[in-house]
Amino acid sequence: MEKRYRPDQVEGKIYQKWEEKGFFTPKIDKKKEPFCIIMPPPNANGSLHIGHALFVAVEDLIIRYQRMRGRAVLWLPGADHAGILTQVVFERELAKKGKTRFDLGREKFFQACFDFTQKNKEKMFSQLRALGASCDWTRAKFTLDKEVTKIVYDTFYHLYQEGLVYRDWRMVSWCPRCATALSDLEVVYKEEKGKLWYIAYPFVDGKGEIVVATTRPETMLGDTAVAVNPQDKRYRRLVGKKLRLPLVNREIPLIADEMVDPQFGTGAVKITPAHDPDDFVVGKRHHLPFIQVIGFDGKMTAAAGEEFADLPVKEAREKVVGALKKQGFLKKVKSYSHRVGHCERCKTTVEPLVSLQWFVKTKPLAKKAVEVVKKGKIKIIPRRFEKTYFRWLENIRDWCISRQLWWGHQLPIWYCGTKGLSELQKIMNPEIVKGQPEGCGKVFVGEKPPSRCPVCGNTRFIRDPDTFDTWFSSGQWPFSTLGFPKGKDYLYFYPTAVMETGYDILFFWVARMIMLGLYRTKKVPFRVVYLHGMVRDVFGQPMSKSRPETCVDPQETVKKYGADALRMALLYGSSAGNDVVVDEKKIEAMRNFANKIWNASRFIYLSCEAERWQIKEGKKSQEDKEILEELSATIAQVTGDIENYRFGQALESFYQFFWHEFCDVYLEKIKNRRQEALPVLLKVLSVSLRLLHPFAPFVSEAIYQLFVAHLKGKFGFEKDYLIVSPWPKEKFAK
RNA sequence: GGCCGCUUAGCUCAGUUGGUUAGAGCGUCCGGUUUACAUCCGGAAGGUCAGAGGUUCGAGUCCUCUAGCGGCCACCA
Repeated sequence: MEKRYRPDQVEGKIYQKWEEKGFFTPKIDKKKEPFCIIMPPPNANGSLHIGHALFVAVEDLIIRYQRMRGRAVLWLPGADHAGILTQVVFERELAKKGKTRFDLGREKFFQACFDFTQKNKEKMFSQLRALGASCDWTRAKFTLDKEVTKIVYDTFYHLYQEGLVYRDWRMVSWCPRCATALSDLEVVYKEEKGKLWYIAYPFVDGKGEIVVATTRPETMLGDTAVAVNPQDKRYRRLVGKKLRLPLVNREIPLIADEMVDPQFGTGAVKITPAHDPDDFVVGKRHHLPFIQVIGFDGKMTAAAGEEFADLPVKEAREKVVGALKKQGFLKKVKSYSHRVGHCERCKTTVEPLVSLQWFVKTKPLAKKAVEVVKKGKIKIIPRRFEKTYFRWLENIRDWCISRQLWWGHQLPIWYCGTKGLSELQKIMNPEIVKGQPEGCGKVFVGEKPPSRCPVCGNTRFIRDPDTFDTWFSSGQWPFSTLGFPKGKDYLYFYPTAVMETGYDILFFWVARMIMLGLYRTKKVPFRVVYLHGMVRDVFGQPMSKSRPETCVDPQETVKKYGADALRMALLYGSSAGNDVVVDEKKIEAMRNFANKIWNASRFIYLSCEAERWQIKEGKKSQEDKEILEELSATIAQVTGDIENYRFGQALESFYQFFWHEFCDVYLEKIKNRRQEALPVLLKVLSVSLRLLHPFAPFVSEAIYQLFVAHLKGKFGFEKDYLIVSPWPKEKFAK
């Protein structure tokens, strides 16, 4: 045995052995209890960072523990195509070469993204191996795999048949850079310093004016009314009169609507139904015209008037303000701070725009998702997140699932002729419209269109060019990976045991998995949700692939300190739902711990060698009995902590026992009678290695291999490999 | 505006159902290398557990309030 533990010299070999022996691949065995974790598929838009190492540390710990407990354990790995994110990242790469996706065209772009993600996937999988993840590679999945896609399409079909998805003109958040609609969750709001402009709208009859306040003066070009609160005494008698819209000279009515807060601004609100979510509702309620003055490209449209058409929104704003000022309509300007929405992935300011999109009717799905948690069929750890979960689901709005992206699952929807496409879709996808008949526009859902339209007899169908929100497919991950509805894995492993992921995607992912899982399988997708915290760097910033410069590469760390050290550093002194700070000093400390274990083992090993491995049971001394008592207590402690998801505590207990009680005290005491103490030393060691294995799989297995070669079948070295050895029983020492 | 969390040794953080002198890692100080490990060992200093009040035989742990920090959610123009 070397004087120092050298992780780089053993980790690769051990991992290979484990994999070759098939320890990661469970056999479906009716006599065994199944235990399954579906790995949160990392986004294949880059490589893994230290943040991912945390999920590996936690999930692999649970998995290895359950495997040792004798369950049929499946940890299913995968990767996510990550629709919009990958498209944004890949388009950035293209931009560096001065290209856009349109230069490639849809097919080539998709292929290039596919190649890009496959490359990333392989890199990520090798990183997972380096971290020691004992997942079943024979079952690895990608979100765009054929069999996964089929299930995603089937789910959409069922939702459609039951009226739980619909297509409608709605106001959605639109990212002008990505040129796609977004869901509410994909918009991040940032406080921005802006201004509140007070603009006078004169009455048509020349008798006075009404002043409105707005943060977005450029949208006034699309105003079709001014609204006041019906109770507002200042304006009550004026309701119904006509106003003349400055710059545009359009006559617009003064209407009364409850939505107006008389306390804010002047108590009078300009109504732009096409460009503000509230105004959209008011516009519908009062049957106002919708005038779109901002286009999907983020520039003013022809409807904004010759003077403003084609100007980017910001420039249009300045020009409108300038014109208003010049003509005397601008009454006041106040500085004003408010929240502005940005695209989660590319940070561009989003524009609320009306467009034709597909939505999931979420209320009925959410209701059931709330129920299963309330009834305890799914437990969220830590508990406090249940409240957050309920709040979100109880206020949920319909989910826009269509994206005008090229990278992702194309919608399994066919329209009879070109009539089914929106104008926007036609403009964005001229090649699919060219030479096609108009048809009747009837909608068909399925992987293939019918041969003939039953309504109009047309035989030419156009596939909806849009793709699914990436979360629509990952929301089905727990059953789409297992081969729902008839796959053997599905029948055996579903519902899965634990969903381990970060609290940041509780809504994005966990809630959607519960909704879609319940909808499709009529069962909960998992029984426990364990939420880990964010891994932050020394500056307190969370690790994120969108900021690769601040991310620590786990492989570098593994090379330097060993996978075990990194994993233990992430677990030690951490707890569910709380953030973890990556500290190289802590990794170093855990590297030292691994080395400590190695050297204590080395001491025992050398003692055994001195006896030529002929170890005889002897009489136990007082200190022998004490250390065995302490070992016993440690087994209870570690087991209890793992069962209750207190992994940091479990590791601390073990650390305390092994280093301080076993090494510092016991080992020193028996140095003058080590031959006699060998049976106890070996028992403590074999149990300790098993307790340690879920936390530090490599060093524990490496040591185990050294001993089992000589002591097979004795002192707890029963199995050929530690990874499949039984978890120690608490009563062991008694 | 609503909700949630945090505030424990110089630093980074644990502390399950309330129970004896409050813990770890790192750092600091003193001492120690022939004999598993200097990636080590022995010893020490260092905390009125943010503040105030309350419940209790007993509170870092439960309740109320206050302050600072952080996060999430929300259509106030």
